[in-house]
Amino acid sequence: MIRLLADPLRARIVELLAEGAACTCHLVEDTGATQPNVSNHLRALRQAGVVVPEPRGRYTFYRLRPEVLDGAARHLAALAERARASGDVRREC
Amino acid sequence: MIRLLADPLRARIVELLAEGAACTCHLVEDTGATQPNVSNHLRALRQAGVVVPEPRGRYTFYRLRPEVLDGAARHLAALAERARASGDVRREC
DNA sequence: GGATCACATCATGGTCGGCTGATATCAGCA
DNA sequence: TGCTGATATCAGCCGACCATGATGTGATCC
Repeated sequence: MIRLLADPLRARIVELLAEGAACTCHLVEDTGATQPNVSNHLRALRQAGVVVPEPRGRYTFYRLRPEVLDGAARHLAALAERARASGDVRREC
Repeated sequence: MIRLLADPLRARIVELLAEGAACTCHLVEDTGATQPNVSNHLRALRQAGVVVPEPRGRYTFYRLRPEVLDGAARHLAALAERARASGDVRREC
């Protein structure tokens, strides 16, 4: 999941989808990237379960799955929590 | 920040540091990676402000900065929140 | 049914980034 | 001061991944 957000274009797509479902043409227009490029990234996000496609006629709308984002967010928060808890621990050599 | 966690070895290093400060030799031993490799990743994390070095004699201990992790976690949580809020929005073509 | 549009897929090329080996630096110790 | 060990830095290689162009597929409209 985090690896997917590492790519700038993919991160941009996720941000756009956070404002609501959108079809590929929207994302192509908003990002300025080429259509196959966007489509490839959407495939990666789809295979990872980050987005779900909703075919509507000849348009395909994509919707973000908040649970996945929440999972990643909780993971990072847990890491921060553990780091705080072990604030003054220092392993010996 | 998220881009840094995209690398498996760097993610492992961050996880290890979440359990407490450790010197480079610890990280080298625990990850099984070579010393220059670990050192390079530590530099990247240091330049991004994710970790802070604490020189102790000839050892250099590294400590995680939880605020940075929390910032990333909050960013993802906010994204998930926005996605939930705009649950049934669908942009028109 | 043919044309067109939205989208997906594939193959290719170019580039960025991680890994390695060698070397430099610095602290502690005999 | 000379040596050893811990760490940092650098140059180069190589693999993975993103972007592009061409093409395929399915749906809509005439």
